[in-house]
Amino acid sequence: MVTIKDMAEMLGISSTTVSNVIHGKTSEVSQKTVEKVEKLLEECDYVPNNSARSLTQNSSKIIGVALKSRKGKYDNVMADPFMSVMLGAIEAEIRSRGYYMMIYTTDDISELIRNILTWNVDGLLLIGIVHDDFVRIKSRYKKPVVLIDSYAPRDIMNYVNVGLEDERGGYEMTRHLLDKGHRRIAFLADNMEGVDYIRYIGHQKAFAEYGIRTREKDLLIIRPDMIERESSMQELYTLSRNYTAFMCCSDYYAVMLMTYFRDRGVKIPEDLSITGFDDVMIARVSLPALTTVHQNPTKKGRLAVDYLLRMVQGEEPPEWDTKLPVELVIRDSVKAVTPYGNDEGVFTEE
Amino acid sequence: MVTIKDMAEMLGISSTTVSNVIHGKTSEVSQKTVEKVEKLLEECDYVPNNSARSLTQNSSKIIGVALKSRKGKYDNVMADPFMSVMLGAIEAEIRSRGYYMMIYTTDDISELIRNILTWNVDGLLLIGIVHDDFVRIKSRYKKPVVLIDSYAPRDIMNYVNVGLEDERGGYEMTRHLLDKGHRRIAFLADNMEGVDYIRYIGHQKAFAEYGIRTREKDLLIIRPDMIERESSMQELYTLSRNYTAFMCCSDYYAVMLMTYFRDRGVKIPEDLSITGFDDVMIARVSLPALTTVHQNPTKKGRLAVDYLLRMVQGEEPPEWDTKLPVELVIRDSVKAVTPYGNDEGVFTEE
DNA sequence: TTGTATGCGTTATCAG
DNA sequence: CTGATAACGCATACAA
Repeated sequence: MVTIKDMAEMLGISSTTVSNVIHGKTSEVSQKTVEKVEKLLEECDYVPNNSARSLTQNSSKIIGVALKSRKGKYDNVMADPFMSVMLGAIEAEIRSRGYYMMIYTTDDISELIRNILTWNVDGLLLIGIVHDDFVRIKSRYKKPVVLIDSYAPRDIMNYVNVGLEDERGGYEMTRHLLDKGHRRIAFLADNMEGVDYIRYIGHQKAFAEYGIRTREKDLLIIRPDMIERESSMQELYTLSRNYTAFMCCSDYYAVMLMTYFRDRGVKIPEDLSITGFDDVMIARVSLPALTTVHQNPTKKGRLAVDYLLRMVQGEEPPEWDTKLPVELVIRDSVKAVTPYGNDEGVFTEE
Repeated sequence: MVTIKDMAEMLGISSTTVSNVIHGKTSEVSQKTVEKVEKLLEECDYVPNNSARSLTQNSSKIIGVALKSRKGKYDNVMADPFMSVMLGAIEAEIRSRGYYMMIYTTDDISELIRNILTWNVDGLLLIGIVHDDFVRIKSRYKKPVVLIDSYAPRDIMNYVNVGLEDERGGYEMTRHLLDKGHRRIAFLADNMEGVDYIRYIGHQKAFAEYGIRTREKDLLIIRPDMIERESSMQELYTLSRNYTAFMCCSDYYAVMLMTYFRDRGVKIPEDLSITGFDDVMIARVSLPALTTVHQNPTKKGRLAVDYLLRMVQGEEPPEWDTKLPVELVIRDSVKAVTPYGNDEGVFTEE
């Protein structure tokens, strides 16, 4: 690897001059020298050493991208089709703006913090991180941070987030099911924090508009590993008899359930309606095609990077709380039913 | 950020001693000093500056992972379900072994080379790179490289590759179709290089065993963007009348075609059998579930990283040419048909 | 057992 | 317009 010093020696000039030419500070250098240096630069295929640059400039040009790895979901976090599309968009955007992407997936926040600090990362993108972890990170890392899909009380700590109209998504889907006559709807979520929780709020709101109270036991939490465990699926299968519709917080769950149920003779949507969320590829190719809530992961990723890089370059964040639009996509996994349940007093049994 | 020097000053000792303690060269330091330093290390949450380390040690602890971005496929390369699962495994393995992962997806090999060199990456993982590009990279980058899914003449340049029994995969699937009575089989590939080509070799071999010559026009190249273009799909649809089976080089293509055809009234597998390759999630959840060739992306990724890191640490590569096993997975997308075509002379028409 | 000095490649300051 | 020189944070050879 040829260095600036090497080249300076070759040309019999000082390294400062070479450096100046490299940085286009051509006003301070004579035309003749500029040409000489540029020619050599070409010949040597000079590539700067970024470690050295980072050291002097206290800026690494690295953007850290951290994913909380929820164990058990798919083979790994990246395998989530929604995540992988978004990550691809993030990578492309980071690279096209002249930065480098270092990616971490971990449960261990301390390790994450060490990694960020040790590379003196210029900016940080946090995906699916809970508020407590964010606070911990913020206490040690002082450069710009942008969150994707985080929810937290703004009064505790302000932050830049790129998210989704989750509440509206939950609302519209529920509304659709209610309009189609469904009353016994199970809400299937990963957990009761973050996006899933907000979608549930929307769910409740739609029910409220129909004058129905949602019941706690209709909220079914699916831990990711349950999908792979026969006994858990069996249990959901048994539960499904109490419902006319399963409303899932991701296409992935919806499709996995659909496949499992179908293999056991349940006809979708004749016997049970199922809906998804995200509108990734599997939603379109499954049979029946999934009624779901569309969002745009590419846009989400790009926007988050855009905000982050603006902040890295010293601008104010263009927006603190972005909520990208959702759109209800009606396909074939929901059947119209004659409303019942409410009239029979099912919802007031306790 | 507290530095070694800072801490040395606080303790009134030299930075060498602090450095020694950090690196566990405790034999050269008195017990008392060790304790003093370790205590301070804790208190200050000392994190080393990796740029500085890279500079002195000429080793960055970064592993570069490069994907050739074939434009138009999915939203981006990472969105390929096979790729994303493998990438997740790669990331986990790199991190768990104490290295950092920097990821690049690009078409531009020059840019890739610059990125690798500028960070002085310790090792490089190349995924789906053609031989010419590999040669170019090798000519500039002298540290260990491991390829995934590459094929090239070994006599030109030796290299470490982690691949798949592609030929056997192509062979077994074709054999299966032939056994089921299919004779008019279209082979759908992305391109005619790399893994797809080798799978085609296996395809031809199976045909040869049946005493049938494959015809060039049965080899349909699908450029990734065709999947999204109505006219191309229409064309494939028209072509499909000439065949009883479509054998695809990925589950993705298989499922996309299946969906398109189904929407136009073609019954799968009654009217047309379709097979995939990879056995990713969509193969299991589609309807009919896909008959496909299984491979293990997690293992592939992990193994490649393992080989690479051994080489980085100075060992000989454990193996030069690894071919992970494939397994035919028979599901519901292939129907048995009465063999015809060969007898009718279809294959000798020209 | 501890400290001093030097260099890694780059940029920045400042003097010529 | 050009060139010494110092500094970034760390590791190491060598001296004490």
